[in-house]
Amino acid sequence: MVTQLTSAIKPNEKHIKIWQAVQAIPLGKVACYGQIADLAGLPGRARLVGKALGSVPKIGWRGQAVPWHRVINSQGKISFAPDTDNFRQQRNLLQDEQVVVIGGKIKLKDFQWQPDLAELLFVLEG
DNA sequence: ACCTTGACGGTTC
DNA sequence: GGAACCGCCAAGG
Repeated sequence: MVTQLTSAIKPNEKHIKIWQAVQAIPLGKVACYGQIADLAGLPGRARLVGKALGSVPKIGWRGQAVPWHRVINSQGKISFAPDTDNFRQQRNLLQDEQVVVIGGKIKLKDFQWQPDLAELLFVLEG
């Protein structure tokens, strides 16, 4: 069975902003924690992004899934230990969307999401 | 209230 | 590249 990623903590506005920013990452692309923090208006709070993703409702948010697996660290690596179910699940979900993962690493140069102006405005409006 | 623990990141060497 | 260091701050014990 896949590891449960949801927890019981109550979502606050910060979590919601983070989830919404993550929802904007297009299929087949990835973003790093700090990038999402910035987009969510929380510069310097990359760790909070990890926390918030750990409490994503399985259902999603406002009827839309939250693609938590598209978020990796600034080194282009999956931030779970390689021998964990979480790691394998994230890797599999990424590979399902044609993202190349080698040894837990992804080439940011090829797969990092670079939002255009329209996407930026969309996220900022929430 | 204090201490530790993180799905982190920028700097520096 | 990579490793050590520090800043960050919400949760949980």
